Amino acid sequence: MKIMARIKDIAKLANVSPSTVSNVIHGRKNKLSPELYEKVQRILEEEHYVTHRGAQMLTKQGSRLIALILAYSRAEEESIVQDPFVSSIIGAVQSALQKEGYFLLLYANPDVELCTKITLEWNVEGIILLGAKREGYYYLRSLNSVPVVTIDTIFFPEDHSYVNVGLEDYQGALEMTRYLLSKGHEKIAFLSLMDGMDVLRKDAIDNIRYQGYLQAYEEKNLAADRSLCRNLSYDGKIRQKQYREFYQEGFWGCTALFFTADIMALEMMSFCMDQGLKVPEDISIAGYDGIFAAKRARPRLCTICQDSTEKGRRAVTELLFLLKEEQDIGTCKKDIRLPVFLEEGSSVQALRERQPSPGLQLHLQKESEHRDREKFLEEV
Amino acid sequence: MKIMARIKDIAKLANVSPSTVSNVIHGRKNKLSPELYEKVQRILEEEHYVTHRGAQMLTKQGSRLIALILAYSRAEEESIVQDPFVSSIIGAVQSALQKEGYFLLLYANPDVELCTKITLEWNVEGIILLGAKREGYYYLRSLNSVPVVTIDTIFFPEDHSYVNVGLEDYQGALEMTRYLLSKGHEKIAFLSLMDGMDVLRKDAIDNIRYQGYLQAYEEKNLAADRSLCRNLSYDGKIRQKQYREFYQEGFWGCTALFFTADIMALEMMSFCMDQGLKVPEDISIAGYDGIFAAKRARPRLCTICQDSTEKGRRAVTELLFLLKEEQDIGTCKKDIRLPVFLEEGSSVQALRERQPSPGLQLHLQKESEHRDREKFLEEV
DNA sequence: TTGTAAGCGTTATCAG
DNA sequence: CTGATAACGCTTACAA
Repeated sequence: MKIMARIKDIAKLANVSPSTVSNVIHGRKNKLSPELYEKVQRILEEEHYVTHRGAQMLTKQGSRLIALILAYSRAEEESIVQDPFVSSIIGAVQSALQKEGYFLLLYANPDVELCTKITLEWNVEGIILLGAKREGYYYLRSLNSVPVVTIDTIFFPEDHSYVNVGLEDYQGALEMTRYLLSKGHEKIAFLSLMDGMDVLRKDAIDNIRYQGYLQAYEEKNLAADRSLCRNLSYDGKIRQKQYREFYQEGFWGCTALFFTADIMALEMMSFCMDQGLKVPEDISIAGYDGIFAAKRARPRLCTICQDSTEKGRRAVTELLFLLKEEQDIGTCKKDIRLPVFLEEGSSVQALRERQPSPGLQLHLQKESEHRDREKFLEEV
Repeated sequence: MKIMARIKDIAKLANVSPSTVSNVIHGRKNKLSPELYEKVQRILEEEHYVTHRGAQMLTKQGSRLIALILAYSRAEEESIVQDPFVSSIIGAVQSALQKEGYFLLLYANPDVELCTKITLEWNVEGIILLGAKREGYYYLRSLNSVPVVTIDTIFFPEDHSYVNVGLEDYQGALEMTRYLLSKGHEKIAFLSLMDGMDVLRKDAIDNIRYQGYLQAYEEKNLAADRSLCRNLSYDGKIRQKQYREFYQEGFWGCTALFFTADIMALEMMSFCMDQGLKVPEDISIAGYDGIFAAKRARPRLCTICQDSTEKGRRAVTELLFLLKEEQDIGTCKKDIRLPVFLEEGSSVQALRERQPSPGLQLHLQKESEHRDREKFLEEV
């Protein structure tokens, strides 16, 4: 390691005391004569002086460090950061923090205890917590009292003292289902992405979306068929098998598929095309998220768009607010829901214009012969 | 801030001295009796003791911090992290570092001086530098002597003392061009993505790829038309205009388009489809990168696949090697080139099977009438 | 086997 | 306006 000039060295070079140098570093012009200030300033630059953040952390200055914690249950995988949302949030957070003179410590681990430990070790001044469950959030809060802003955590009505940034998930699913129903589809499959958990788990985002889906049926005085709902695996290979099975089951007789993530919708779309089916002639497909690939796909994917960059920006804004106002986070209860909007796409077609190909019709026959969906469900 | 138990506090609780506690923390069992060790260990856990990284940085222990610096010239934009490569590299780096007990400081800024300052302030033990030019690398090295591994930096033959992780860029472009030529295409446009810079800039990746493109022609004893080469803008909106112009120019009479990034290839593909053209019947399109959207698109994009996660992993491996071996980086010159492979896709078709649609033919006529490509080029 | 003390670099307080 | 000094928390060499 190259020898670095420290305050003491600068002080010697300038024939002043360390505290004078410190005053110059902090721009306290009123504390010394302009000439001296200039001189010290010059030497500081000449010597490429940089502050030692470790030493600074030891004083009351604080660390200027913000932790971005990815606590997804699948956070141990490298791929988590590649998720388009996660990465756009990282980008937005990094950029917003830098403007305010903060630094970003990135840590991904499903173990909240470990994450908490890291935030304590590094004396971070604030935390943005991504993909955690409410229990995880409360655990973190119980040990670390710095401001925390969560993204996409589901809280319960009885919860208090949290700041969460999320989406109008309910509204989005409601609108999409309304839209599909308005196009004449009545058998709409609801397909979510969750690690083996039940879609009905109360604190899962996809459950909120499912409620929106049900609500849309209710509004039309239709009975939603609750068996038209399924969780797909996070594992891409398993998912591929699941698409095939679902296809072989004739899509359970559904005319439209509503996926809670564009990734799945696109995968299914290309799977269908590979099987010789036509989208939307044979089957209508809708997604959720509005990722790049969805806009580029042809037929263009009909989806619910969210602005995930805005999520990151907003999280930082809220965190900085807590930091600056020194507001007691214990008294806040803020559930920010960013708007989403439906983007039409030719992957969805009105039912009356539908022209199923012979291939699909064969499958539909098969399905009515088999009726062995129970077996299929068991396999999962 | 909640009051945290420090070594001194633990020492008091256990009726031992601070150094004894420190010995326990560092697992130096031989330094004290097993009973005492157990006892201190227990109290440590009870009090949720965590080390203070700032204080530790002040000792010779080092910071355990690795900086991942994104020094792309467009790094001030939030979107940089969203780039599928960048984000998969971040993911891989984060995950690999964590396993080794290092922490990740993420910093994105086109200003290398600033980046250098950050690495010095935080006393990072190593640096992974992404998207920097060689000058930037050498500037960083001149001020910070910790190990640095670059990713995707282009060095010159006369350069020395660097460790760089890159791709077989030349080979990839060579193979793709060979492939397109083997399919009978002779007029192949080469379309790169660079911020207004000349594709011929010696230290640009796309220039390396361009050399591969030229080489493929040479191998076939064909004269490559050097005017069939163009840089597109990083700005998505401008790019959209450029696609339109290029289309209106009848693709300069090319039958195949080779883009140096899948993003562009996909954008062009959907643009064509929106104009009523058929891919590959009217025009063959090839990309570079092998991103998710490319695999999902139909027709599937023919592209050169790279494993960007492996890039990140490899960068960490190399960095850890430098760190552990305490090898003098001044003596290394390592240019690691990860393999790429061509993935066929139906977006490319043999020329003889080509069936241009009337729409395209009209455009081709237009083009031969106008011959005003110079004007077009000026506009850029 | 255990304890003491110096040192790391910065900042804030207080005295000159 | 300037300078000495203590404090932050940890590590390690050395003394007991």
